[in-house]
Amino acid sequence: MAKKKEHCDCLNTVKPVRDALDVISGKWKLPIIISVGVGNDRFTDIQESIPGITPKVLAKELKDLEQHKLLKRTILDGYPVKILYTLEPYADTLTPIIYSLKDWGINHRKVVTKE
Amino acid sequence: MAKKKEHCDCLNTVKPVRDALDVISGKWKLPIIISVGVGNDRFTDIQESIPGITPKVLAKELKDLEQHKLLKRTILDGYPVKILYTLEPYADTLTPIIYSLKDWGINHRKVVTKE
DNA sequence: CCGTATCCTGCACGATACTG
DNA sequence: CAGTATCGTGCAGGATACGG
Repeated sequence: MAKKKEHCDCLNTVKPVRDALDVISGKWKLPIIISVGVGNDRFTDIQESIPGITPKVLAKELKDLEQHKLLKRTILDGYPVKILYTLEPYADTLTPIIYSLKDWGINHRKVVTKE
Repeated sequence: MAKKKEHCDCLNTVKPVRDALDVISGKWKLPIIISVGVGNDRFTDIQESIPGITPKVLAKELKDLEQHKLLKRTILDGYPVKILYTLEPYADTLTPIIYSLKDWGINHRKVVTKE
């Protein structure tokens, strides 16, 4: 009598994978990480470097990324006050994953387009 | 005069990464892949192994995964006709990525929970 | 057993305007 | 410059019922 397949480690895998995906999925997360990563450290610079993003969405995404410790928000006193956004070193731990996804995605496009 | 940072390879990275993420993100993709992977090969078995999924959603996700060549849908003639869902070998290419995401996700939870 | 057909809901994201 | 405030919308996913 066949036992029902429980794929018992499903939750143990799905939960952390979803945690990871939540950090990088969404329409704007990756463009923002890349933009800040190449040196755009001011709100307006980031916004202008990402065509189509609105300030409301950018502000929300920056808060998300800051909570996830990928991004640091620094207030520079002076006149006028400046806000700096910079990547945390921790953000580098995402790099190998991003590149794996990139490579897989490039290959996948070939797989699905050629019959 | 500071040149505007263009992060010129943004699209070259973002596009394939998004292609990859589209395949595995969403609420049900991963549970389905895992369920089929451990041997649930009938529609109803898959449905019962994933609490909360509705047949409409399952049918749609199975079609998606089939189009992405991760899944094969086999019609077994006989009486009654049976439908078998099995993972394509190609689906294995996702495994290292899934495990990278899992490991990163497990660690990330520690990072964000401890101050 | 393997789905489709309707109808519905929430939320990510958008447009536009405004502020300390 | 670095955001907030309002209002709006599309679409992934859900509830429920039915069909070959």
